[in-house]
Amino acid sequence: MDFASVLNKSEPHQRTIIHLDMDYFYAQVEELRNPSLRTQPLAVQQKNIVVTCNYVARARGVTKLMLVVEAKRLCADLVLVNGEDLAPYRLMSQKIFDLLLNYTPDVEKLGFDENYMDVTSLVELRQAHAADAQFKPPVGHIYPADGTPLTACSCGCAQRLAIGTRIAQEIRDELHLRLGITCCAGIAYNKLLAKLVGSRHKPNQQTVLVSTYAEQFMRELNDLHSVTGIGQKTQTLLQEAGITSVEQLQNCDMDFMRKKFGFETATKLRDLALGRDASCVRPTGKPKTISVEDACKTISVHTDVTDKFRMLLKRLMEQVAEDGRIPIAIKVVLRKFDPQKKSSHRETKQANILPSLFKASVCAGETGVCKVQLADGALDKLLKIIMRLFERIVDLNKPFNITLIGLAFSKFQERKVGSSSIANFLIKKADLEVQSITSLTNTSLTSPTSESSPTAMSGDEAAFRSSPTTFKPSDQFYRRRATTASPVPMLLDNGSESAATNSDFSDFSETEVEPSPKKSRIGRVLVSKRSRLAGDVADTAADVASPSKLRVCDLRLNSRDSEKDFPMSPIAASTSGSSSAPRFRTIQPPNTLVNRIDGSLRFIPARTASRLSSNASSTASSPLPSPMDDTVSAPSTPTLTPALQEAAQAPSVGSATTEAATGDSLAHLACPAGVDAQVFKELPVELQNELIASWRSSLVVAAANAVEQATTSSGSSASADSSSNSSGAGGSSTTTQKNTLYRYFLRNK
DNA sequence: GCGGCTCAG
DNA sequence: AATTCTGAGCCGC
Repeated sequence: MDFASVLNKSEPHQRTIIHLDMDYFYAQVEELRNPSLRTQPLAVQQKNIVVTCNYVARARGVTKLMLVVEAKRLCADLVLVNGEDLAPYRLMSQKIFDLLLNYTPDVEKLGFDENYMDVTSLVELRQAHAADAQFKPPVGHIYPADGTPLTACSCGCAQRLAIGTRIAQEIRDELHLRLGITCCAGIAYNKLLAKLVGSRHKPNQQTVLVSTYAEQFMRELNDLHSVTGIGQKTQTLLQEAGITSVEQLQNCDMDFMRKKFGFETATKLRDLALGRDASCVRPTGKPKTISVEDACKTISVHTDVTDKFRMLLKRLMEQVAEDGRIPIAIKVVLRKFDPQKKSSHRETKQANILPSLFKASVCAGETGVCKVQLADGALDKLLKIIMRLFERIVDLNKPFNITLIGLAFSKFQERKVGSSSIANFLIKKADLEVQSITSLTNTSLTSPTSESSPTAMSGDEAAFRSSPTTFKPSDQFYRRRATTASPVPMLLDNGSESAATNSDFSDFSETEVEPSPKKSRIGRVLVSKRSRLAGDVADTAADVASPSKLRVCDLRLNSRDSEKDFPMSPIAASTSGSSSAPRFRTIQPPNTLVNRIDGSLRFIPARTASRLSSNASSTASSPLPSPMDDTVSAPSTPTLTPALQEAAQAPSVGSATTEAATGDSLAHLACPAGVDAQVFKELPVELQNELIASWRSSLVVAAANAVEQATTSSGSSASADSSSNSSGAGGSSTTTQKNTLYRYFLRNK
């Protein structure tokens, strides 16, 4: 049989993937922080290069990764903002991610400014339940641009993609309304194509791919490097093999390719060229590593190095504090410059560290909010470890040229008390009723002292780590290690031969590791201390074991873990009552996906010719009082209309398609009906999102009822009215009963 | 596991 | 010749 023809079968078009790419992200965030920058040529600078710039600057010839001096020469009035501190960008990235999670748990981050979403199940729900959604035309640009309709492919993907474009538009509108962020979207049946097609029209536009045009679309790419997955090195290798274009790679001699690259790589490369990509959207969880680095002019003095590390460690700890987990490995990263070869390369060394270097402290006034900090005296201990690692890379007796220094934490251990849990918020602000409603058996808050107790712990860490066998399995740290770590490193503990290659404890044996006899004694002390945590651990286990409970802690796992532990289909995971949704970062009502239908359901009664449709404003303005402010990030109701007008972009494809879909669905985003606008405004943005989602699900039923009655009140005072009378508050009793969150924020009357 | 390399933005 | 500051995955040892 013809094996090749099997391989050549092209992918089915069953999935609907959206790729979102924030426009000139760092510069856009800077514009939000300081709106007066929007009209000026703006570049974000790291060291002496421009890492990104806005479109005003691009019009003057400034590009990414251009030297600052050159950019200045091209554009004398270029405004430069230092972007070496990534904190504002990371924060905005997180807000975006959280907002996207309201649509589906299947969101994968790619860097700070891009996300993939698998909206297949959302689409299917709209197909099944939103009768009107099925015949709506797509929004935005279409590839190819010659008027070919999505129905050029007859496999059934056309309707799915059309719905996908409408979801993408809703998402982009909401991003703009709630965060002031503009972005591009690509919609296609796989990740590769969604990403690439989205970049056809920039900025602040979206494009969908007609499925049967995948190969042609790929051929139009400028070079191999623009295929995601083919990097600089691979492009060069292919070039050496005489392959310089996507078309050549599509038609390459596979026997030749397999000889040159091996079977796996060869097929993968050609598949990419053909636009084939079976990879799934893998929900992004907590990071596996947290790192900081600083490029620097050649450092050659020991004290300089120590100072640098001290600064880096401080920055690193800020992020670890936020993260809430405890790292048990640290890595030193250096970039060495070789004057002979006049090139640089990176070297790294890592070592395991003791959990007891960290403590969790409760922030004053913030009940239940825990932050991880360095334990007393741990700073110097860590710095010693770091310097030892450093000296394993650099011989201090010889001259050295270090052009970059970095630190990374990894091997994180989950802590129990989530720092940004919605439950904590509710427990703090609301009454006990909420707790009972949401079935919060929640994690009895661990006293910080019982966990860290710096005084008694000091000096004991080494023993704790060196003799695992003396600990009970109930110890939360060892439970982790037992399953995740090989026992071998433990045994190597004091092994001298391991010093060169194996990190672990040998690195700080002098300061930390006690001689063997002493270990067991200290071990016993620790056992007694830690046994107090046993109840806690049991609680957690019980929580996890009970799938029907609403999990409100940070349960979003590393993507691998979640794949393994919860191999549910997306739709099952999201709709089943037992969702308990470990993949959701925050509470998702059981009918989360359904509630998203409301966007289309509600189009039924409130449809009027929108004044937005003809409005073509291209200048983005921040609709929010201060999108960068952590505490206040929603607009108050009355300010909406101008924001919406700006939210509605001017698509070059028929204005009829943009229409009110964006407008009237968004009019409600400002503040759910019946909720005090002031109160709402004060809520954290995450909670606002929750509330809106919750509120929307009440609208689904309301809208469904409206359909049944088949009576549409004349669309008189369109959106503002429909929100207040939509009975989200009291009218539709069934929904409000079931929706946990929303009703607790309704005004008391 | 660790460290180097490649990929991504 | 990469230039920044990240984060992930693969590969050989």
